[in-house]
Amino acid sequence: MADARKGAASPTAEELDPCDVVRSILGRVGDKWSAVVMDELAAGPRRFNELRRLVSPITQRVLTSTLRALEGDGLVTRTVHPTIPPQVEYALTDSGRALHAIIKNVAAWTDAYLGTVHAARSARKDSAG
Amino acid sequence: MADARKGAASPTAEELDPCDVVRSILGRVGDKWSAVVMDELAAGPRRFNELRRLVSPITQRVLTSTLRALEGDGLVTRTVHPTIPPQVEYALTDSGRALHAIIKNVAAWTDAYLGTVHAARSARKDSAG
DNA sequence: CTGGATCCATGTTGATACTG
DNA sequence: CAGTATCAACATGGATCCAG
Repeated sequence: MADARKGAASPTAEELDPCDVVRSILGRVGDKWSAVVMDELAAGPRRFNELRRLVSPITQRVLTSTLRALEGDGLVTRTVHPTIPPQVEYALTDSGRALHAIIKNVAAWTDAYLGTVHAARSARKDSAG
Repeated sequence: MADARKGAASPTAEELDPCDVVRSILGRVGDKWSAVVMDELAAGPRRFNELRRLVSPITQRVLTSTLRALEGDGLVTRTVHPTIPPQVEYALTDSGRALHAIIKNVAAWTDAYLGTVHAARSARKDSAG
């Protein structure tokens, strides 16, 4: 990870470099909704509109693209039940669960350093204003 | 973290809700350069242009704002030595080091699931193209 | 119910030039 | 050396309407 900037070395794959993958994963969980979606999914499989209600004021367009991105990285599975009306279930994969555990570590970190962060942000405002 | 959408409850602080802080931290480490900057800083304090060379094709404008953001969250310290020419040293704080450790966990996750991720991405391309 | 398509507001990143 | 200022390009997220 210490050398993410050297770019792609080989043209046969888009991301052979694990560093790039690390960055893309960080970017994924760092986006606005992925983490909370995964957190809801961690409690069990959910259907589309169920998730939509659960993760708040997310729009369906964004929920769709978030889910697609998660699915595209193998973090989430999408199962279509050919019923009327259609029913689609999303669930975390093993890798998704493992990544979710790491996200929980960030939550724990935040819990531990909440005071530090707030102090730093207050100091920032202090010196700025 | 399961209820990040309920918004701010009190007006006296911008982020009393730990969930919001978790999201902001995820957003910070999920941005394009913060993680690699922290990774370089993990090896020891660095000066501005030193970092600039180290983290590759980052522009100084972006390096500056990245560092400012990190400093604003108390993850990094900025020490100015009033010499000629000016010398500024950046270093990880305790919280920064702890967060960096978590980032390393993501790197470990990537190492463990690299095959899964690539398979998922290939399948994605496969069905898309 | 699930989700595609379009249009739009905004934030983030990057290139470049200039300053103490 | 270590930034700041400005402008342009691009990505992200959101609102709304439409369809299987």
